[in-house]
Formats: sequence, structure tokens, C-alpha cells
Amino acid sequence: MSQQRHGNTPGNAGAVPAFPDLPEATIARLPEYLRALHNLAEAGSDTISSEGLAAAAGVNSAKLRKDLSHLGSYGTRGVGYDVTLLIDQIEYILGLDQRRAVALVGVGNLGHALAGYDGFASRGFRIVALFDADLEQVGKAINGLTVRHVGELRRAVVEDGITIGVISTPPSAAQGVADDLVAAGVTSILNFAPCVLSVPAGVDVRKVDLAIELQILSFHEHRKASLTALPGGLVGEGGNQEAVGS
Amino acid sequence: MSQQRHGNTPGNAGAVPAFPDLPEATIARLPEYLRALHNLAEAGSDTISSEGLAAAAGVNSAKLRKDLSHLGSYGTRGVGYDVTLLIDQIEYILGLDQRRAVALVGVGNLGHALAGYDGFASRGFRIVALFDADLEQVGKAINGLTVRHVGELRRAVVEDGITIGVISTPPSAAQGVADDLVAAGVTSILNFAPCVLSVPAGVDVRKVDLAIELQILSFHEHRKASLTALPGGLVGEGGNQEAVGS
DNA sequence: TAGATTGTTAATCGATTAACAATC
DNA sequence: TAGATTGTTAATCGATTAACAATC
Repeated sequence: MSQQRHGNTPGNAGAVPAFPDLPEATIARLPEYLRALHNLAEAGSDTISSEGLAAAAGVNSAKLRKDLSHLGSYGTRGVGYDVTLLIDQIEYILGLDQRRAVALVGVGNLGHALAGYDGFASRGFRIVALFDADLEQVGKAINGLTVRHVGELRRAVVEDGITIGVISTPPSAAQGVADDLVAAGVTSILNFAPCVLSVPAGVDVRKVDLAIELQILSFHEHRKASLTALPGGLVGEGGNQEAVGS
Repeated sequence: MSQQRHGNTPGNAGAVPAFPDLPEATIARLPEYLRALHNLAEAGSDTISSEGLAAAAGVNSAKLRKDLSHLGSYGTRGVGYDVTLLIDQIEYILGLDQRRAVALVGVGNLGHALAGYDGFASRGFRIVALFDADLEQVGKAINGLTVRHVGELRRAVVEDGITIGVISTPPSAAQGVADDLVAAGVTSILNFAPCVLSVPAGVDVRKVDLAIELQILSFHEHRKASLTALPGGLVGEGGNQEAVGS
């Protein structure tokens, strides 16, 4: 997938940086390392080498060490990384030491499923409010939450301290919802609607377009088919695996 | 997002390439251009400039022209791109001129929603078979399809000419399902389970991890909060927007 | 012809990778 | 001390971008 990003790094001359300036590619991989580390911790590992953690996260060890070096020096030469220490460090950097409140707008087919998705709750987030424009949906209970009308969005965002909004409306409604979320004070948006959102400075948007993922796979299917048709046929040397991120 | 990718480009000396060798970043953006072009066509545009299409797709025009130049020369200097021609060309490259058959494994919360997701059908894909390991789910009808037991996977893949598999099982089951899909002949997998899959050469995997998307946003929330706390406060110069892809 | 816009060049930037010195 | 493994260096690779010559 691809994400848009406009620069906004204020100058920060002198002093210890309050916040490390991590490469975007590194940021996108930290959650994967975190997931792998939680698995290792659960399996009882106290310590893990870069080689081992890299394998568990599906990257090569040089990249992993380079990524972790941006956080500071949390490994021990000749030994490896302390699993618990690294978990704490990555969770701190990702801002997961606080449980973030999320609003979800659009409880149709996909939105309904997202509202009940265990993975959010178990990995640092609380969906605290559901909204829809359809009066048919308003009032329904999903996973213990009552669907409210989008008109109440502003109040809810302020009252519940919501900073992240998830948009799972049809594309035609998405920009309006984004505007409402931003007006209410939300500064991060996860957009499932297949359309481009325009947002003011300081607001981050990530987009997940499920059909695009399949279309990218379709390209590779097409390419592979055209290669097999060629004299010599398909020559493979390893699986191709990509994880969606920026 | 990040995706793993192991090289597998066989040498292709001499002759006109049967298939253009597109940069991975370009491939990931073509579907976005296609979506924008469909919108333009619906709005009645015959022709569009790189500037106009770039705006509709949320990228800058230099990048768009560079991307399209890899496909060949389908624009007219001084005029722009023919919308219909470009749609046909991108759809051909992405292999969307044929409607691809997709199998979905795991009809829990998320899988159920994916099985009914309109966006797949409207953008080149047919979900032709649903599977689950849970006998409680087997036999249920979702969106006109009957859920079958994973044991029948192999036969269905062959009979229905399925080339793409979607995995929406719990992570503990995902590797086994991937193995089954590959054994049955599937060569592309879209994985929603939060785990790394290992697959043989020639099989493409894309991963969508919903919690990771939120965690990346959480990082930016954390960063923004730490900047506001700094003397001078937050200095923004534009919205940050990223689309999930490789 | 004059104006518009593509396709391409070349410079820049950021990410990846292998190799190895530092050090536990 | 010897073996293991990190953190860093430097080379390489791929992607982005601005600028502009080509050309409709």
C-alpha cells in the first residue's frame, strides 16, 4: 500500500531530542517486532538474538538491528536483547503505554466487524464510540456499545478523549466524516473507504483499501502467468511476502 | 505496511519483455490511479492531465508521470491522458481483464464481513468459496455461498480455478491454512491473521494487520503530543497521509 | 505559432544490506 | 581467553522530485 505524508518536522537544534526521529520504514516495522516479542515472551524466552527476532518478524537481522539501533542501545553484545525490556521500550515509543480511545464511524458490513475485532482491544486500543448516519443503525448495540448518530460525534470526541478515528463508511461519505472528526479534535484517522481524504496539517491518515491489496496480488498472478507461458517457464527462488504498511 | 519480498526475476536477455518490469512502488499505486480514473470516467471526463489525475489519486504529478511512463506512452503532450485508454491499459497490466476467483478461509467476525464486502466484487474479484474449520460454521450461507469445511479446500481450488486465497482465521491456524492453499495450487495469499507466513518460492503474500495500522497512528499521536509539550509547541505545515501498501 | 503538457533526465533522498569492529 | 552477537559503517539500491526538452 502507500501512504501520503507531508513533512512537518520542526527544527530541533541542540538538547537531547524529546523524541527520536525514526525513519518511516522503521516505524512501520516496530509493531511487527512487538508482536513477535509478545509471542516470545509467552513462550518463555527471556532473551532473543537479532537473528531469532528477525526470523520471528519475517525480516533480515541486519535490518532489525538497524531499526532497533534507532531506539537506542537495548541489546547486549554476545547475548542478545532482553525480551521484556524491548517490549517496554517499543510500547513506549509507539505510545501504547496508554490505552488510546478510538471512535469508529460507519457500522455497515465492514464497520460492524471492525467494531467487534478482538485484535484492537488486545493490542492497545479501546473502541469507545460507534457512529452512523443511518437512523436504522442508530440505537443498535454492537459489542456492548450503542451506535450513535454522527451528529453527536463532536461531543463524544471531547468527552471521551478520543484521538483516533476509524472511517468505514461508503466513499461518498468519507470526506465529510473526516472533516467532522478533525473539527472535533481527532488528529489520526484510519480510512477504510476507497477514496483520498484531504486533511489539514498535523492530522495523520492511513488508508487500508482491501480491493487494492487483491489488485496488487492480481498483478503478480498476471506476471507469473505470463512468465510460465514463456520458453523456460517459471523460475522461482523463494516466496514473495509483503506486509501492508507504508 | 511493509511486505516481505524475495527476489525471483529470471534473467530475460534480449527480445521485447513479455511483461514490463515495474518498480514495486509503482505497482502499489496503479490501483489507486485506476480508482481515480473510474471516478473521472463516471463524471464524464474523456481526458485528464497528469496534474488532475495526480490530485485525484493523492500523489504529486511528477510521480504519476514517472509511474505511467513505465507502462509505455499513453498520454498526449499538450493534452493529457485518454481516460478510457488508460483504464484499459492499467486493468490489463493488473490482470483485471479476467475476473479472478478467490477463496476465503475463516468466516469469523472479520471473515464474515470480508465475504460480503462489495468492494471485491466491484473491483475485479469473485469470492467463489468460503471455508472454515469450525463445524458450527460449515453449512451456513453467507451472501449466497455455503461455508464448506477446510478439508474440501483442495478440490474447490482445482474445480473453481482459484488462484488467490484470503486468510481470516486466528493466527494459530493461519500457517496451516496457507500450507493447504499452496498445496492446492494457490499462488497468491492475502493474510489478515497477525502472524508471519512462510511460503515456497513463487507464492506471493500480502499482509493486512489492522492493529498495526492503529499502532503506527499511535506512534504519530505520541510524537505529536511530545512536540506540543515542547517549548514552541506544534508546528504543522500540511496533513500527513499515508496509504497502506508496500 | 503559442500554449500546454507529456516523458525523461539527473540530482537527491531514504532504505537496505553486508561486513566488521566493538564488546559482552 | 574464545565465542557470540550487537551497533555502526559504508556501499548499494530503489524511489522521489524538480526541471525541462520534446511535441502535441
